[in-house]
Amino acid sequence: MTEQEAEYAGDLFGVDPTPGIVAVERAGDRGIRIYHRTHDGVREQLVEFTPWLVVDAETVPNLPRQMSTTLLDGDGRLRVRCDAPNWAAWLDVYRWLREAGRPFATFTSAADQYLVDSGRGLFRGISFDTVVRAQIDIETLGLDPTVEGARILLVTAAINGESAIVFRGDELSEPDMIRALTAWLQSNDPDVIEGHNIFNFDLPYLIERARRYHLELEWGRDGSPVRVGGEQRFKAGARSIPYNAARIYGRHLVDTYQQIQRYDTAGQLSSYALKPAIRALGLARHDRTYVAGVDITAAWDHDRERLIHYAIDDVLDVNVLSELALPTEFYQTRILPRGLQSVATGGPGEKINDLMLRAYLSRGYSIPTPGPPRGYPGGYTELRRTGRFSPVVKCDIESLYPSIMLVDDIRPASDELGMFVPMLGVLTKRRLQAKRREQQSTGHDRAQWRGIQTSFKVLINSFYGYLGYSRGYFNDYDAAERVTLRGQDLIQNIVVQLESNGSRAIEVDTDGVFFEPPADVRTLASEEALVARVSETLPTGINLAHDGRFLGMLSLRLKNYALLGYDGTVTLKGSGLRSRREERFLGQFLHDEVARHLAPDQFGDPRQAYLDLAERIIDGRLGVDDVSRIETITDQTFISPATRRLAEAVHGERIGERVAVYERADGSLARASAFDDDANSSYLLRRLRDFAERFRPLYATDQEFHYTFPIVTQRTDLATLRAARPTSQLTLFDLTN
DNA sequence: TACTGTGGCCGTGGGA
DNA sequence: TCCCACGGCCAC
Repeated sequence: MTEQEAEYAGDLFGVDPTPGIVAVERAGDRGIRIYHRTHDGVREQLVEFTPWLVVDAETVPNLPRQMSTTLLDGDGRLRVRCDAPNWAAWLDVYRWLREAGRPFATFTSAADQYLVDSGRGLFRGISFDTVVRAQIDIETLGLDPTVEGARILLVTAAINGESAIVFRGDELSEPDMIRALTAWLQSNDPDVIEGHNIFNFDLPYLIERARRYHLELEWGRDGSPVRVGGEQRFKAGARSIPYNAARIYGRHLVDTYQQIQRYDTAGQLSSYALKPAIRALGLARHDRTYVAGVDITAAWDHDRERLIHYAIDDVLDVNVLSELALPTEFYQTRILPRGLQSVATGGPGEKINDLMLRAYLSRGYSIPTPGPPRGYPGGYTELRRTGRFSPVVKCDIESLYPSIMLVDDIRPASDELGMFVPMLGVLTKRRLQAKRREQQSTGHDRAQWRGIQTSFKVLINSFYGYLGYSRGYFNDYDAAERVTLRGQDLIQNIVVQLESNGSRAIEVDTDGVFFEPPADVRTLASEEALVARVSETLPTGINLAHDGRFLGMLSLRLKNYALLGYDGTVTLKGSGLRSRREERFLGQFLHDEVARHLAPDQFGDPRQAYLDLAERIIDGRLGVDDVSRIETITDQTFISPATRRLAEAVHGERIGERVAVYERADGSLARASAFDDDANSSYLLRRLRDFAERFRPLYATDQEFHYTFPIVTQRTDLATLRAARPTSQLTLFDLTN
């Protein structure tokens, strides 16, 4: 590392590498308590702390409380740092600033303020498996802790997936179970407490049951009870999902129900419930015990040992999900001035804000205010050809936007100190190092380097988006636009070169191109050579890579295509071909039709399969799992007219839940659980035909398409339709019109 | 002050 | 019947 890189690394990671800090909390009005994990347990340290805010010069004379002020360097609008005499004064000023609508910068958490000030961070020098994580799970009578007969049957817990323990409702009274859990937690002294849906179920249930015995969940490192916050939101990709926040002094709460949603960026999982998620990820233990939610009461009465095994399996599965999804957040926490719980629930824009604020304030520099939002162009997309292609190569520009920012030195205009691009550069370099270490190592080391590597990747990928983030202190829409327009130039130039080399470009999207290579390019090596020749023409620091080769491709619409791998696997891409919302029978239909069109000799006749499925609909032979679709409950569900029928079907459901519904013969929607063999066949036939429309680009003429996928209604004579000949005119098959 | 970005396809339902 | 706005989900 050069001297300059070391300097920027200090800005990026904070200047104080003190290892082993596992928690930081406010202590009284002017103090901070730091918990260090050492070889013989956790040690406490108390330090003095002055809460602060940064405001603009005009605001200072009007502040409602006396503060000591410092003028910061530079031209940022927020150039006066105010140090508060105590936390109460800070809170007064903070509330006043919000109320008055004045611009300011601070952190609502004293711990985060301390971490920014000190340059320290959590978990430095320790790895994920060093941290003590407790998994907990409860089995209860019913889901509502307030109703008659509600009670906790079992509490199970484990430490890092081991030493599982059970507190049984037939051996302990309910309050004693709660006391036993608290004692177990205090003696194991975990840094992290984990559960699946712990925020919205286990904690509220436990708190309510405890309240009935005048107990509190005294789980804090200082013995304080779990504090319930208001409704907060966790960020998972583009979605922001509300939950009942809670905090524990000196520890971090992690909900694997949330973490697995953040982990599932590709949207592969159809359910985020514990058992389906574990199964879909291929992580189920073969000897795992299952008890359905509705059977828990019966199992408690008649098969208690089995229920206990099931409950233990549940906490072990919580650990499995945590080991999968949490390391990325854990290793980000080393870098960022905030705690694990906040890293694991917060959005990426705020994390880059953290980095920039810490870098500027540690140098005594002023902070700019966000520029007003405006739209700007994004990636270049073009559907150049539709139809069936073979063979197909995909190439893409590696890390397009980060590379452009590094190569062209594109940074916010307000970044006077020039920190943005060097921080991105250090992260990029460190990520490559970590990737190499990951490849060179095995076991726990490998898992650690993977965690580090992916945590860097998450931050790297956030830098571009930050430029267009409306609440980013250093946002810059002009800079964001320069990045995307440069990307458009680069990819369009690559298409020109590919075509001039005899390739036929099929689809272009932002940083990648699918193309048919020329006839003399048929091996991986020759494809790579072709891509490498194009790559050589690009600016230094911009690399084009071979990113996949396929036996076949169906190009249907922009961002909607299917791929046939050389190993025979079929992949569907795009909202029209794979969506969590589509009915299962339609998903199956799409998949099968794609296979039939990609390899017609292997998979049979599309027309016959279509008519078979239509017949099953007419005969009512599709089950509830086939005809129901998954709808996500959002803020809009109960507001928007476009989701009125859904709102009626799922009245009272929580935001963020996913509910299986189907359309009834009367046109209303109903929950799949209320299925009564009354699915709307006309609707299903129409849906089937709509889905067949996706394949229209594969047919040269309307006649051919209509012959393959004729319109079918409940009154259609399928026998006649099946017997019809392909040479006939379209109108002959439109028997119902 | 606990909201990374744009581009695009498709279904719904209201209104012309 | 067509057009349009909007919401959800997806590709990148």
